[in-house]
Amino acid sequence: MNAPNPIAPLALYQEVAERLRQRIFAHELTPGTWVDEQSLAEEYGISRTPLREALKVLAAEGLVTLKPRRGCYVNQVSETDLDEIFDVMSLLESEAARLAAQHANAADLAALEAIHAQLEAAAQARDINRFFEANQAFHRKLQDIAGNGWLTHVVDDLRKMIKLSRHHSLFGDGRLEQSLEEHRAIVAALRTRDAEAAGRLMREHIGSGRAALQRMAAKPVSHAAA
Amino acid sequence: MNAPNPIAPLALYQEVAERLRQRIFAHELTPGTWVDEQSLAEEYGISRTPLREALKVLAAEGLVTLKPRRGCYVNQVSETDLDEIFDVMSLLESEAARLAAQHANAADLAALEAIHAQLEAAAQARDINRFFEANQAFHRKLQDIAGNGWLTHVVDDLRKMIKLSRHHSLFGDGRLEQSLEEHRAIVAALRTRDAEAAGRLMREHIGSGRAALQRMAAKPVSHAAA
DNA sequence: GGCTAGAATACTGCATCCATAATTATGGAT
DNA sequence: ATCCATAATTATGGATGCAGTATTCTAGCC
Repeated sequence: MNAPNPIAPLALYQEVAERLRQRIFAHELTPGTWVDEQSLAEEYGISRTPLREALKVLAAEGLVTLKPRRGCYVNQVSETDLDEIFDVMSLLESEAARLAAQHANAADLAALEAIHAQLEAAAQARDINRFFEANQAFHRKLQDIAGNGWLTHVVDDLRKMIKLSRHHSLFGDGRLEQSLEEHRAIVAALRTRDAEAAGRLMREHIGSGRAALQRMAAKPVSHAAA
Repeated sequence: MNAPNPIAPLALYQEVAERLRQRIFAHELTPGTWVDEQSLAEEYGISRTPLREALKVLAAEGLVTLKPRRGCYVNQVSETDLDEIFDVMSLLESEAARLAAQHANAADLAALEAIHAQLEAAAQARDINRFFEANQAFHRKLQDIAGNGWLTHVVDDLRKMIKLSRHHSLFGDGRLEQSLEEHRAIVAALRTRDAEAAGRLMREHIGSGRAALQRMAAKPVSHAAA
């Protein structure tokens, strides 16, 4: 779906937008900070024009705020924002799980379980980054099986906002194991074609994800060290 | 929420984006057509720079497609797109209705009924445009009562896509009356604080909206005349 | 000594310009 | 007459330049 179109030369402003997104998600550009157009353009070796176009796009996506005549600032995501976003995510993802339970064929389930296996492996190796990636892949595949492209699109947009919040990098305490267990339960529900259970389990999964994030927010900031 | 910030001088590219949106929604720029940057810039009396920035934003919103080195084209929305979008809308709006039923206070209900009164008036006058506006206001107010800003945001985005499809201008046959009746039922459910009923009724309301649009799509194109 | 007013600086926003790629038109060959 | 190759035109994408405004630094005043 998000395969880089081979015949798409891909515009410069998109390239720049993607790089900025990554830097924002990596919190290299931290929320609240000012984005210096000149130095960034210089750093990328481009003029300000495509950079500014990229910033307009990011603003439309909600990642940054463009204050007229005052510059560009990386957005903050408040706890109430997260509450609202997770509520919507819960709704959408659980629906996706329901649909997936109805639509999944053998190949779909196999693919999903393959991803889940990667997830288990990453968890065992305690490789947070790989776990994070595989987790995204799992949910993306589930959306894919559900078959509603616009639902996927909306979920992706919301996920960006969650990635904006710091804390995302860390699944503290026993969150990894809990998450795995929840995924297993979801896959089991898909296997038995129990749409209702799949939806309910996904709702709970998203809910416990929110709870984990909340615990992180409560803690004093001690991220960084492994 | 969308109140034009009085201290926001509002950038030119935003102004342009808004005008283009209106022209797209009014189908003055019809789906599939090429957007000529030069003539548009000339028409607005501006340079291509802010215009191009606006187009980037519209592209991010999904209203147009930017084919690199090939120009900008107004997007088409297929029937399957509409199916998917309406499914998601149904999910979100019904949730909003549920939430609204729980959160609404007397003032909220009064405001909602005031809007509904405008809706009735517009219907009686058979003023399609005013009906359309009031209808939007009704749903927006309901979102407002629900209190989840991000849910509102997502719904707004999706509504743009629906507005992209032609047909929207028309509530054929007895659709106006049917829509009014459905709204009345929803308001009644809010009054009795019956969240489940509100959700169910909204789901049905969105569903019949989709059905009406489908009937339009089936008809040969005879829009335009009043 | 702190505060206010004014000047200098810096950055944003828009316009203009140029290079490159795509499209169209034209001419020749089969 | 049709098809293909090549040239001319046109539009997009990026760079640069310039005006206007916000910010900051400095100097004067209370």
